[in-house]
Amino acid sequence: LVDVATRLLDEGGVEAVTLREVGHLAGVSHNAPYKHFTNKEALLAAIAARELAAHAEAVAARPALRTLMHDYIAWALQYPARFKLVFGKWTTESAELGVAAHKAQTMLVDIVAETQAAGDLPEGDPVRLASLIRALAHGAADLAAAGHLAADGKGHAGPEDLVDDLLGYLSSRDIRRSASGLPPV
Amino acid sequence: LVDVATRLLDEGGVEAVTLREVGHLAGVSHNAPYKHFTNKEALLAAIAARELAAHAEAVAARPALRTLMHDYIAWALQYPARFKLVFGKWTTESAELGVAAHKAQTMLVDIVAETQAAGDLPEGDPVRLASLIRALAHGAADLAAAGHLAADGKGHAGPEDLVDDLLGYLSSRDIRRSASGLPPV
DNA sequence: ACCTGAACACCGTTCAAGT
DNA sequence: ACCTGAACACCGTTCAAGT
Repeated sequence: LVDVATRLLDEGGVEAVTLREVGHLAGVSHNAPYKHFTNKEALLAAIAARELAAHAEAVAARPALRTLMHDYIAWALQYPARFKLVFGKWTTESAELGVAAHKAQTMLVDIVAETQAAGDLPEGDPVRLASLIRALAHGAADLAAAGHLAADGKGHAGPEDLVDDLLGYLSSRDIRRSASGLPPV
Repeated sequence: LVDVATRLLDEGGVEAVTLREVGHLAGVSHNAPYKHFTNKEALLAAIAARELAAHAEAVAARPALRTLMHDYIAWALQYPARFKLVFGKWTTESAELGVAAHKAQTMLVDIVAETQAAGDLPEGDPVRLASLIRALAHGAADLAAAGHLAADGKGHAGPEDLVDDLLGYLSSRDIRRSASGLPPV
């Protein structure tokens, strides 16, 4: 089943999920999964689809933008293998994955637009601003998961801090006025 | 040699670089590499170390911050497998990799500090600001390489655009004054 | 010192059968 | 419809030898 594959993924990364071990832990033979999934990649895609659906559900709850990004980072650090699977390159062109990703992205844009309307983000194309925020959260989470963040030790800035820094810069009243074409106060 | 392994890496990703094929293309047996590298991972680490050294050299040339980030993204998109290798999780604790990464990071901080001094970035801890900019460039490049950027089609913002957006926000005169504690003009 | 061939344990995948 | 066992081609790695 997908459950045991997810467990193997969390425990030992993507290279630990082998069809033989999946079958063994599920109590079937090593090639029984082929009757349910055409491929090993199809099984991994099923994990990614389920995870992405949960992610879309979290976005649909319309949390605050900062909360959403923090939750995203916490999830990436707790389940780095799932994170890499969901937001890495998809080798299987699953329509299920595509629509789930599109839905999550659309709802994120809505949240960004609402935050703009509340005056906490500069004006401008919400799609583009959502991409900027998402790219930062993704990069900070990926670098942190790989251990490449703040190796200096002095800055000791975690990925959540970087998200807060960005949102802080973007929410300053001056930059909002500047971006809107109005003169700064 | 490392050259043929790099070629295999670029052509078919990390899963295409097999010691048997490396040996064959190098004209030796499939386990001759074990006399030069303890592991397959050690061979991959050698590729990463060479690539990271080139990266550090590019930073040492002290290009403009925007130029450096654009070059970084262009490199990530042209050689995505190298990018994943260098900035992914290191399974081999190579001291060579560690010092090269530390050097590159330190020099990036210097460039950021110079850009701050020139008045094109807000004041504050340059280490932290460098992390922010690097995280965004990394996330934008990684999402773009995976095909997860601007799937909407409307925003059509490439990773370079996101870097420009961030630097643009950060270089606005208002936010600089705001961050420095001075009143906006 | 450097290389080779055989061998081992492990994969994903396929296929001929079984119920 | 779903599962099994054997088999194939491919790995990384080890080892006893060779020069």
